[in-house]
Amino acid sequence: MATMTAAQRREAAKAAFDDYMAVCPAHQLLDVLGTKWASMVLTNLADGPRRYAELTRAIPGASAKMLTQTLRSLERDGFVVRSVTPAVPVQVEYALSVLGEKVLPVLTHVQDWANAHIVQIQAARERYDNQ
Amino acid sequence: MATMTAAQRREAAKAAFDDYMAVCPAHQLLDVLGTKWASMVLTNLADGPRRYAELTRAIPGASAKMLTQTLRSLERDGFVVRSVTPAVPVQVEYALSVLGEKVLPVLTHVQDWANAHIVQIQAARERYDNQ
DNA sequence: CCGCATCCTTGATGATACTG
DNA sequence: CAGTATCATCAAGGATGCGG
Repeated sequence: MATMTAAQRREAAKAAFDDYMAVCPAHQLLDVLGTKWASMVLTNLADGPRRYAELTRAIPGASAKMLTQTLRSLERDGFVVRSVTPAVPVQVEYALSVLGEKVLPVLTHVQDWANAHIVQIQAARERYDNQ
Repeated sequence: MATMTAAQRREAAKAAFDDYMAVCPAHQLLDVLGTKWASMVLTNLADGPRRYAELTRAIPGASAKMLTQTLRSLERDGFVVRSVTPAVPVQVEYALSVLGEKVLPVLTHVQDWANAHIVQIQAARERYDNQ
């Protein structure tokens, strides 16, 4: 409408933008991988399937709650497969799915770049902080 | 010490792990790129330098505060260069640094993968949610 | 035009205790 | 062993108003 106020126009633009953001694939992926523990879990599972307690030990920084939450999220997105073996007590194993294997190269690509340029980043930080 | 309790041992492990995490280059990078607006800003600057107000219009979803915060963070890490032109009123221009140009391929790599696999991810989500 | 300071709300994270 | 439930905390994000 031509009678929209500036504020209304801004709000409309923001709403449209939010819609776009919500479906932007890249952003969805970064949201998952950027999570505090997701990359850690994926990297761990890259070596092979792991049981819940093994992951707990491998990633001491994550609380049980966060580990579970991360695993659920990765499972939901189809990166990780959870399989339960009936026994006493039950055994639960987490493994990468095919999709999970496929996302690994993206992760290592990021890691390689980070390792190669972290020195420059830290130098930039010191320059910035020292004035 | 051999006299450590289990709780103490866990705490020590966690502290060591936190130290490791703090210096893990990949995680530092993901922390920045995983930020709500960082990738958006970088993608925008990929087309050329932009003034503050231009970025505000290009990214209506970000509040002024968040945009500034994001730009400061990117500037600190050396991805973005901020240049002020004395005038009335002052003009501020943001541009990618050499390092910023170099990180772009990583970003597009993520984007390409996300675009190629978003369908599978969404399918997995529906499967997971529908039971 | 650019952007800092302030206040406020909300979601993410974590510690702890408990269950099948 | 493999979680869930609850409560507490804290930082991120956002709205608003002011200053250079």
